[in-house]
Amino acid sequence: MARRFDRTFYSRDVLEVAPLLIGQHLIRIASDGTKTVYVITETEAYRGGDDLACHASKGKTPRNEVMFGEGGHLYMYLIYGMYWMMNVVTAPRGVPQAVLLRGVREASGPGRLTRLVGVDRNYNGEDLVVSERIWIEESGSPSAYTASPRVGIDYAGEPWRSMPWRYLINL
DNA sequence: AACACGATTTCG
DNA sequence: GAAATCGTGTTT
Repeated sequence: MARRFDRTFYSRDVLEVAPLLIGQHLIRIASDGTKTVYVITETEAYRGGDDLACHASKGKTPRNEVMFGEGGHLYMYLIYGMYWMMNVVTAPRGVPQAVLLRGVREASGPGRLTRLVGVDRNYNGEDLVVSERIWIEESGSPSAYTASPRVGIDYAGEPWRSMPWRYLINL
C-alpha cells in the first residue's frame, strides 16, 4: 500500500526533496470524490534567501509568507495574470524553500499542470501531510532523472540562472 | 494612485 | 515573434 509522505520528508533541504519527487504520485481527490493519480515528471528547486530566483530572496511578503512556514504546505501564486504555479514548501519553519511542480505524465508545464489538476489560490497553504483533497505518495519505483538549469529566471543573474536545479524524469 | 513586470502559454 | 491578463511589490 502506497505511503503518503510525512512532515519529516518535507522538512529536509529543497535540493534533496526536489529530485526525490520525480516519479512519485500526486494524489488528487476532486470535489465530486473522484480520485486521480498523477506521476510527477518535472520539478524545480527554489532555495531561500540567497537564491535570487526565489521569491523569498527579497524577504517575507503576504504572497510568499507560506514559504517561510513548515515544510509540506502548498505555495500557490498567479503568474502572467493567468497561470497558477503549484509549489511544495520544504525545510523547517523559518527557512524559505519550495519545489515548483512543472510537469506530470499527462501535462507538461507548470501552468498546464495546475489547470489539469484543478488547483488555484484556494490551495495556498494546503497541508499535504493531512489534506483530504491533495497529497503526494511514494510510488515505490525510484525514477532516474536529469538535472539542468531552471527555466525563465535569467533575470536572477549568475550564479543562480546556471544552477542545475531543474529535475526532469528520464524517458 | 499609478506603474512595471513576472518560476507561462498560445497563437500568428 | 508577440499578445494575453492581473496580482503583487515598488514608486510617486
